Amino acid sequence: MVVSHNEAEKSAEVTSKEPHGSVRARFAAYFADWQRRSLVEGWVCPTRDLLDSIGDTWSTLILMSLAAKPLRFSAVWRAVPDISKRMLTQTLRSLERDGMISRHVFATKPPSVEYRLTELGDSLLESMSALVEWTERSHPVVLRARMRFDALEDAAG
Amino acid sequence: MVVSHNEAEKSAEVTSKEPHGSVRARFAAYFADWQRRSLVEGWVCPTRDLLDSIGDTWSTLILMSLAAKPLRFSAVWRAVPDISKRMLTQTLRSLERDGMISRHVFATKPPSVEYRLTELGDSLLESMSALVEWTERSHPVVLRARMRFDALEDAAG
DNA sequence: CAGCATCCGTGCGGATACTG
DNA sequence: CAGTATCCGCACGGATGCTG
Repeated sequence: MVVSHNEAEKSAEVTSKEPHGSVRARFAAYFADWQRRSLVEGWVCPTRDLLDSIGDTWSTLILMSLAAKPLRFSAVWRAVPDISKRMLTQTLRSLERDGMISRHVFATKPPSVEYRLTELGDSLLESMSALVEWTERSHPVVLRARMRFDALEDAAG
Repeated sequence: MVVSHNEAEKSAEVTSKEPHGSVRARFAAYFADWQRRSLVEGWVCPTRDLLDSIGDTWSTLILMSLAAKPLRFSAVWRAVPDISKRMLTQTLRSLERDGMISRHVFATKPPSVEYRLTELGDSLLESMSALVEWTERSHPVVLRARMRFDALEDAAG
């Protein structure tokens, strides 16, 4: 936290220099667009909708487990530590419903079911890679930021 | 859902051709790495940790609202539709703690507080842009997939 | 093997009222 | 203006037991 005794107006000048423009400008435009679209009745934000769906605890982990090759139910279960069978079933269904994975039933005895990434699921992983790399790079930075924040908070009482 | 009456083994051949390799291969490697690291006691997955933090209902929206320029508390409130003051305060605190935004208090009467994106927050938006563009592109595809899935489910009973 | 059904605890986030 | 404090519903997800 930064405390200043200058007037609030001071900050306007600082910000007008547009830090390193293009990315912020693009997101600013996107957000303005988002604000307009959100006024339309019945409008569903694509980002919200899809991230609500794949942003749960297990979806991306399951998608990644299928990146190398298709796996059967029990193989996915072994691949993803600590997931319950209930959540595995549920998440696989949700991913299939969204078209991220396909489900192939083989009429063997006992039955075996194979799940594989679709083109859509593959394109999602592709689009996530930049973000995943960012989290790997930034995690130490965030951990330090948290420690500093918590320390200052304790000091303040 | 695809039903086959071939043997399960048939699929192994199909998959060995590695669809369009590099992205899947990279994620397969990343996932294998993730599996190994998850065995270490006390290990925290960076992606899980950071996405848990910024993957909530409001964080990314707030970050985007600050992309154009710093805003004061009430301005953020107006910019983000339907957020409660409670969640705004809470989310701003969380983002500040993680170092995504900085908080600047101006000693005016009544007090005014300004929030602005940090370099880290900016880099997050940057890394998210590919994913956001993907959601915009893919939303129609997913909606169609869902309709087909639900239709087949209804037909099956 | 690949699920489904049921019960249940926890935490996210909304609503409301109050303060320096 | 910029928060805090309290109450509370509800959905996410864990645990367990059962089936074709």
